[in-house]
Amino acid sequence: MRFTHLFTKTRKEVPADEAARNAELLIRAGFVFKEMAGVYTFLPLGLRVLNKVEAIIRDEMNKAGGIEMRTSVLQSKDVWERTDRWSDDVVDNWFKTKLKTGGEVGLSFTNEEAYSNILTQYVSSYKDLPIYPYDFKSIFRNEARSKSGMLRGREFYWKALYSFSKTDAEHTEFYEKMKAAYRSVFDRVGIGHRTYLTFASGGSFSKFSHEFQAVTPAGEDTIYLDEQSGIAVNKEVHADEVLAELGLQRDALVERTAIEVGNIFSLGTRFSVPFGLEYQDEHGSAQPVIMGSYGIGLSRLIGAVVEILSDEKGIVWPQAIAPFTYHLVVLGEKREEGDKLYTDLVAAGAEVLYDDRPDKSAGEKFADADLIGCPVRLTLGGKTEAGKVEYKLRTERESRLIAVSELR
RNA sequence: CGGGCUGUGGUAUAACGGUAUUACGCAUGGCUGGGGGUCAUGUAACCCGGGUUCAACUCCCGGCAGCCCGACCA
Repeated sequence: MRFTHLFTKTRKEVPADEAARNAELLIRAGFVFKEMAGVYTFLPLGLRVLNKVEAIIRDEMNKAGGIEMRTSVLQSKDVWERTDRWSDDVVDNWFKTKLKTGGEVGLSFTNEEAYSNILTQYVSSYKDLPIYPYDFKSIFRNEARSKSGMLRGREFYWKALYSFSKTDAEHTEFYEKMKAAYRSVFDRVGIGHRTYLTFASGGSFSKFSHEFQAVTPAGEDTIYLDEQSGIAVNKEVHADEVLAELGLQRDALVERTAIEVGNIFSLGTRFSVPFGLEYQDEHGSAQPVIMGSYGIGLSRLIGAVVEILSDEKGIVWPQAIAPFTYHLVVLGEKREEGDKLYTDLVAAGAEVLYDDRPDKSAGEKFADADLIGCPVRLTLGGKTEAGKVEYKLRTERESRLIAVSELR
C-alpha cells in the first residue's frame, strides 16, 4: 500500500483522553479511531492486523475440529428467558433496544444461548456429535466503566467456540485440545512467552475454568504465577486447598498483574437442559449434550500485544500479525527506484507499506516507520548505493546494506 | 454504580470576569533534503442548557462527555 493512498495520518501528540499505552500508540499510528469510551473503529492499518489475528485463530480452531459460522448480533428475548439471563437484574450489562413492532431485542454479549437454541434443530442423534461451531463477531457489553483502551471495551470483536459433546470424557478430550490450540494462538501472535495458563473459578459444573493470562502492568487481573511450571492461579481461587490440589508451593508463587486474553470453561448441561438440547444414544435414550465454551477477545489481544511488545518509539509488531512486512522509505531523488522496488516486491507477493510521500523529511518518515512498527524497514536514499537497499529490523538499531535481489 | 479530576481550533495546550496564547497539522511560496529541518503568509476553537453580572470561555447550578480509583466483569 502506498502511504499516499492511506488516508490516516500519524500524530506526534499523545491523545489527552487516553491514559492506556495501547490506545495511545494505536491511535497515534492510525490503527484505530476512538468513537467513544470503550468503542474503537478499526482503520485500514488496524483492520489488517485484526484480519491476521483472525486468520491465525481460525487456522487453530479449524485444526482442532472447529466449524465456522456466524450468529446474529440481535438476540430475542424468548431465547434468553429460557436460561433466565434476559433480565437486567441477572445480567446488568445488556444493550437492549426495541423493535418497531413493539418487541424487545438484545445485542449479543455472549453466545451460549444462541448456539444452544440453534442446535436443538440439528442435533438429535449420537451420530450428530461431537460438533465444535464457532464464530468471530462483535460483542456488546454495557460496561459501567470501560477502561484501558482496547483492553476493556463496550463493543469488541471476539471469537467464541462452543463444544457439544456426548460424554464428559469426550468433552474433556476436546477441552485439552483447545488448551493446546490456545497456547499455539498466543505463541503465534507473539506473546506466548508472557502468557500463562491460569486456574480460575469454574462455576457449577467444574471446579476450575482456565484463563490465558498475559502478564502486563496494564492488566486488570491479579494472578499468582509459578515461574518454574508456567502455571498460575487467579487471585479469586488463590487458597491453600487449591494450591495443594494443583501441587503448587505458596512460597514459589509470584504475584503478577495480567490481562485475560482467552478463557475456556466447561458448561456441563447448564445451557443444554433449558433448551432441551439432547441426543438419543445407541440405546435410544435421551441424553443431555455436554457443553464447553472457548473465547478469545481479538481486540483485547491486539491491545495486549501492543502493551507487551512496544518500545519508546512505537509499536513492534511480530511478523505474523504486522500490517505489512516491509515499510519502504524512499527519500528525495530515489523516487523512481522506490517505485520500482515497491512494484517488484508487491509482484513477488510481499506486503509493503511504501512511504512515497514526496514532501516529508527523512526524520519524519523514520519516526513514522518506528511508530507504525512493521518488522522490516527498507530505505532508499542518497546514501544508498545503486542496486542496494538499506535493511533494518524494527527490533534493531542499525541497518545494513543488502542487494535488492536478496529480497526475492 | 460510588468517589475524584477534566472539558478551549483537526491534535496538544496557555491565559483571563472585558480583543483567546503557543506549537503541531493543514494551505501557498522560498530555502532545505538521512531521525519529526527552516522562513514567510494564511487557515481554524472556548461541550450543552440555565443562573449571577454592565459583561461569563472564566464564577455558580444542572446536563452530557472523557480519564483515573473502587465495585462489577455471566
